[in-house]
Amino acid sequence: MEATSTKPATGCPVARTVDVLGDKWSLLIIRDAFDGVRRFGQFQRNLGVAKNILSARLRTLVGAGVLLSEPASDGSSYREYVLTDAGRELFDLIVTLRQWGEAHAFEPGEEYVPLIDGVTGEPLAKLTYVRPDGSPVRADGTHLGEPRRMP
Amino acid sequence: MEATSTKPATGCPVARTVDVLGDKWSLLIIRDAFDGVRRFGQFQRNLGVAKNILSARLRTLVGAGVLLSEPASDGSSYREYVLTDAGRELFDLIVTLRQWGEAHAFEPGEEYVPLIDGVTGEPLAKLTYVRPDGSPVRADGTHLGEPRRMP
DNA sequence: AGCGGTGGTAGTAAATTGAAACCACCGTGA
DNA sequence: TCACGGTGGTTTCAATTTACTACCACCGCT
Repeated sequence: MEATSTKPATGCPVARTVDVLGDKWSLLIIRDAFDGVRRFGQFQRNLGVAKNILSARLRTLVGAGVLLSEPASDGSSYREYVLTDAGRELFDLIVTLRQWGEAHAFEPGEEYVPLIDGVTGEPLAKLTYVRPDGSPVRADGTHLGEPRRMP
Repeated sequence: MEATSTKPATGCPVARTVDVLGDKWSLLIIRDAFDGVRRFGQFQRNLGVAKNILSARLRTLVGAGVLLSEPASDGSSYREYVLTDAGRELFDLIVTLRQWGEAHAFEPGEEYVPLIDGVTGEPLAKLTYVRPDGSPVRADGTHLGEPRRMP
């Protein structure tokens, strides 16, 4: 998909992430993976995406370390795609997309599919981001810093 | 961009969000907007995107209620694009993209641009999502529910 | 051996993107 | 006042990507 030299190598973590999964299908694949989808055909029917595109996306996601292509699971010698540790850390991203959509992409009275919180049994409440000490973070309390080296 | 009838109207909030801003440029535009970018040319130079594409994306984002096209701000009778309330609520999304990128899209020792937490003066720590009562949420503690109506 | 389901690839048409040219308007300075 | 550079676009056209439709190989079953 790209040669090894064609990257300006952005330095902005947002851009890096967007480069890997900043497209419609990749995000929906991740969503489905969290919902338990593992098999090629399952993704394909579920998303209605062309098979070659799905094939390409899965390969990209595997290459990016988000998915892992495992040889089996239910006996049949077929392949299946499961989230890696890095992939499972995208849960926050999917939840964020979901919560914004719930708040801003529906009309009142419209039907939607909620995510149920296993603890309460109710649709997941509006979540907030907090620091390790429990204090919430607000947009206007942050700003870009000087470039640093990754530890 | 689309006729009013071409929508299967997904019901999945993730898909709804992805439909609006599930593409590279839209996400980077939002990121820049949070960094204080307001003007067309500023976005254009900053992102290196073609002007017609930028124009189209800005129009889509304005149409989706994420950005607002205001007539002025610094005196000059030029236009500028600012985040709406709905747009400002995408802060969590940008932060999530950023944090995943920081954790998984850099080699050790590589340079990156951190987001500074105004409270601590240090790079923003790894954030966690918590319920209104302060308890954290985990991926395997949730599952899809039956369709419901928006209140 | 035949048959249906799964997991793809190949070929081609349609849509999207990207680069460059063009253009109107604003503000400044001579 | 009127030329000139900067801003904020639109238009045009080529190149890339996506989507759709075959097609194919393999597996498991009868």
